[in-house]
Amino acid sequence: MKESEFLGKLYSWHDGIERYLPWKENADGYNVWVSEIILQQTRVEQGTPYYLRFMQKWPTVSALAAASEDEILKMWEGLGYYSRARNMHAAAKQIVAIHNGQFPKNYEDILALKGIGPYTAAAISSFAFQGKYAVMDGNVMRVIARIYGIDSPIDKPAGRKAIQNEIDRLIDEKNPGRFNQAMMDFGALACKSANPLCQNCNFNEVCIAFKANLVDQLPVKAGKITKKTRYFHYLWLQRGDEIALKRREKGDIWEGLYELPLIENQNSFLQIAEVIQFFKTMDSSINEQYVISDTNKLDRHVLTHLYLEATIYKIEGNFELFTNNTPYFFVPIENLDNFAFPKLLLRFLTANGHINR
DNA sequence: AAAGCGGGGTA
DNA sequence: TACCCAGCTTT
Repeated sequence: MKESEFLGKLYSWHDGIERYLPWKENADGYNVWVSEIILQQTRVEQGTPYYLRFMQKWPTVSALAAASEDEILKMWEGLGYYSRARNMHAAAKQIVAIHNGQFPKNYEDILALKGIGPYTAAAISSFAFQGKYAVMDGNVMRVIARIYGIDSPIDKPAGRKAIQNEIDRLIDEKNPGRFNQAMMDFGALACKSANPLCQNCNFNEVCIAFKANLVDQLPVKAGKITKKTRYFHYLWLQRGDEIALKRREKGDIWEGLYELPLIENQNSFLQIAEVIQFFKTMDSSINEQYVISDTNKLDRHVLTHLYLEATIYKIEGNFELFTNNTPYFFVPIENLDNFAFPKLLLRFLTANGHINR
């Protein structure tokens, strides 16, 4: 299929659809950047409210760079893949330091920013600066794999290269932004992963997958994820109207978010002896006057590569042992809303009235 | 090249 | 359940 034929079919479809995307109203570098980071592995419907709140709070790169990481993570709370927020913060500082606070226009400069890979660099370059770079996201890979019958796995370099070769040939050099937007809209709204709209599709006479009845078998993915189960036992340590918190460290899920004191083991249930042992690591003089007064088993939480089974154990007492030389600190329950929590804990806190939301 | 990293929607 | 979503970074 010639480029002109492809573009004709694509645009004649795209001209008929309307999709309101707030970041298109004023598609400058900062605008598009924030939206693209938020939308990485995230549906437009899920990310849009976050985008609006982000732009409201931090309208410029400089404002974002001046924010604290805690503030940014709080704004990101519930959206997942929190490294995106940390990397965006780092990139904002890069832009202030290297580019004088002005979002870079050059593709290589954009690609050099933290958290920006080939997709995001192409998206920002084309949408904000008319750069001639074709985007390759999940939508585009699906569209091209089907129309051109590419069965090389798209989660491997060879498959990616095959897709890239096609879109590099097809891209509309007169309007790369329009081309990229139309490709993604087409994948999201017509050439969908499940139940694609093949009957009325402009491409159905040339689409190899459709003609060979292979639409539901393309694209091919090789990778398979095996999920393990982890068991989290959270201690609701209450001292008067305060509870203990800690910040999650680097090297595990939810880096930079806050949580309750945590005991992790291989069991669904926690023995009292394990709690006592945990306390003794904080202060060997601790006696055994503290008892679990209540337990609350949470719903199984699902992440990309693991299942999480969590239980909250409520323990009240005068926990002075946690005041010195530990990662834990006490905060008034009424101030919990100031901290960013994983969704797992956010649900618990909200359901029990500790956070008003 | 493969693994790690969230959470929600859908069939 | 399993798969997918405007992917990137680290190992």
